[in-house]
Amino acid sequence: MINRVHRFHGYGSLARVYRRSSAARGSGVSVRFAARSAGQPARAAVVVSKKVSKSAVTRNRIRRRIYEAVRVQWQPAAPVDLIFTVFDGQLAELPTGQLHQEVANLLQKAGQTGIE
RNA sequence: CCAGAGUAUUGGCUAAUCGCGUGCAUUUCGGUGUACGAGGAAAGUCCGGGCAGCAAAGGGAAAUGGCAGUCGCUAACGGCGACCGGGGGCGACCCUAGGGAAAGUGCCACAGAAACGAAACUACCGCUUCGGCGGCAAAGGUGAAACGAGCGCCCCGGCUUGCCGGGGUUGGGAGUUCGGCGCGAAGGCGCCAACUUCCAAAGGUAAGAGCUCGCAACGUCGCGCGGUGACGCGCGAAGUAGGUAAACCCUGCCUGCUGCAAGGAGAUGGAUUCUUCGGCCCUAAAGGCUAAAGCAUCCCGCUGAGAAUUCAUCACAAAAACCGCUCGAGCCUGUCGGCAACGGCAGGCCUAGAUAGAUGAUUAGCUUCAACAGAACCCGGCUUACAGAUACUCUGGCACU
RNA sequence: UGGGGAUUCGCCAAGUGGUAAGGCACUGGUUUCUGGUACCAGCAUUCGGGGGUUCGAAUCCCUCAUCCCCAG
Repeated sequence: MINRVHRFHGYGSLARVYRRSSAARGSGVSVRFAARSAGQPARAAVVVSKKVSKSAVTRNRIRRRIYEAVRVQWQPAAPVDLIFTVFDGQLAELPTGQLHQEVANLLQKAGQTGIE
């Protein structure tokens, strides 16, 4: 889990990102990104719908693993909003190296630089 | 050892690093330190409560919905325990929506003569004007069901050789009797029983056997004994017969509606008034005991805390933030009572509380790479999912001693 | 979180205790030189799964699964 200041709070801010954002698509997960005004902290969210898996345990595992991959590899340079949307339940069992590579690719497409 | 029955426990662990949530402490307000951090089902939302709001003066009735052996347990329950009745298993044990069908109504297709209130298709016996009429109700046939059931006995079939399955043990006519009972004055007549014989019928390849015994069951009424009771054991009287209430219904008991997204509350600071609050005994009050938020020997008083009213500043937007929100019919250990469910007492413990929603990642080790699965107001149950491991008790069989 | 509904042949569906109607599609046949049309015939092993009540269950009861809808 990432730090509280880098999470979303409230419903309107998420809807705002959905309205005015660009998208990048990977295999299993895609990302929508939009710039924020200067001085605000960068934020990220992970969305796993019930269609991906009916089990709450599986959905939680996917969400936590992606949050962890983002936390390790993301060094936000400029204020930005990121929303990761999962559409493949296989991510719960994907090896950690592949999952991190996937997230790194998406961060790169969104114009973010990895920490390594 | 093999095959089973029941109950209970467990549900990956250890170390290191990075990271997250909450409480507490500290702070130079950036943070730092420390403690704790999903389940037995957190699930389904099927029942019962707490709590909250609305309604209702209080009480009762009806409707609606639910429940259904008895006694208990429980805050309560449709839950649990023990027992009773019924069914299954060689047994340990398991299953059981288990009130009422002699209150009423409905339904019981097809088949069948007939489906519940009496009747008679075939057959049998008698009579006959040969059209039929009367008697009998064993048997055949139809069907899930058409007056049953139990013990004994007989026959057939099967095998594991003493068990299982199927069927029978009957009806009618005539005759006989130092036989019994009833009617009649009597000759005699009627009924019953036994025997002989004829007809019919079942079963079986065929033959043989084809008989004997006691009555039981059920509801009603009246009793005796045992049990808190359901009920069990036994006796007597006069009697009786289909099923279905997870069909309507009847009887007894329970039942207001909505649900934490309930609901509450602007925040901070000041002023005025009131209260001085704990624990135990006690229905409560009074009173008593322990003893007392701080200062003060005591009173007055001051501070603190709580409630109400009021003033100022800020805010007036939101699915934001706050309260409700986790100490509770709580958990653990011991002991006592009880067959048990459970209850009493003593000691100890604090064990998630988020709000886009906290448990993840990496490395190393453990012979085994670990099932079902993620709290959202909280409890008691039920139901459903669950890899594997462990403990205890018991049953049947085999072998050995 | 709470509440409501549905599931019958490949598709649409009737049936509410007594042999699972019907239409489309499909298969075979007849008619035609061929195709279509028309006509005839066929097509439900288990009525979502499991258990129970009943002589008998798609229907009644319990339980599970899947799908859809509604409130905030």
